[in-house]
Amino acid sequence: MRLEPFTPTQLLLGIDVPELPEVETIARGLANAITGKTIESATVLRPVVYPEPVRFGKEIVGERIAAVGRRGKFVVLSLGSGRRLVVHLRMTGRLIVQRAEATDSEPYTNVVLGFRDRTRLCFADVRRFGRMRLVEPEEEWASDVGLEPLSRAFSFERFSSLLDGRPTPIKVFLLDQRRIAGLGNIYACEALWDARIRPSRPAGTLSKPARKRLHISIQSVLRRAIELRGTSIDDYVDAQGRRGGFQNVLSVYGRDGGACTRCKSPIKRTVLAQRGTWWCRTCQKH
DNA sequence: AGGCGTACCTGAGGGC
DNA sequence: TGCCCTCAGGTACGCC
Repeated sequence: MRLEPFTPTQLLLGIDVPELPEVETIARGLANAITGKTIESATVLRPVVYPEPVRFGKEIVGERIAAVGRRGKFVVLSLGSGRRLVVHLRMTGRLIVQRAEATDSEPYTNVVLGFRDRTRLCFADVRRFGRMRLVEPEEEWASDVGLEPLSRAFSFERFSSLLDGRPTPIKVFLLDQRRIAGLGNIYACEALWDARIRPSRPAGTLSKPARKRLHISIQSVLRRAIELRGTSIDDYVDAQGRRGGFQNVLSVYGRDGGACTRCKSPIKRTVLAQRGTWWCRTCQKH
């Protein structure tokens, strides 16, 4: 994926194929850029919102952005009324803050929220998979979203019990957002390499030491990726003009044929659950 | 219930 | 040059 260069008047907060570290980076950037602002206008250009566009617009105008956070791969904008605007970027979604005088609007824009101070938030998405949903204060929108892997709730015991009895390949398990929320293809592959575990290994058959390593690896890979502000496969920069940095330290993802940094064997690409899977056959034996 | 296959969507890149 | 074709990815949905 490659996108048009953007003007200096735009603050780019989107990164390709957002997983937990990218969504966290986007949410932090948004928190800085729009917390406290009041929505003055809403333009829905594509029907990727809930409720339907007309009602969505009516409901959201006048709301103030009280806070911006993340849950799994969802960006969560908490609004003054207690409602929340929940955004999933899926594959190519981007949340971009622009100044109103920016002449070029973001390409592939779905929704524009205009603020009283004449800045605006654009929700753009080339592939139109992303969704934006207004959630009522009492509404339980995240009941299907699994454990936050960087929270205290993600204890070894909880993690291990989720694996028990599961015949599904461990990599497929890691991608299941109902169990653990936030891992996508990149960080699932990276965590398994770090823990020296074969991606096709049935989840429930992992030994206790392997489970311990994976529990640590999931957290350390995600923490490091957040520190590096995510993975930019293409030439993106963030709100401060900086690229994500994790693409420079990938161990396996997308490195088909490259040398394993641990054992020098070639990295292999296979397919699991219709997903590209990169791993080292020599050192991922557990 | 859980696991699997497919649809969704579009640009990039390869083959001829 | 340009036209096909395939691929990539996360999630929802229908099916067994």
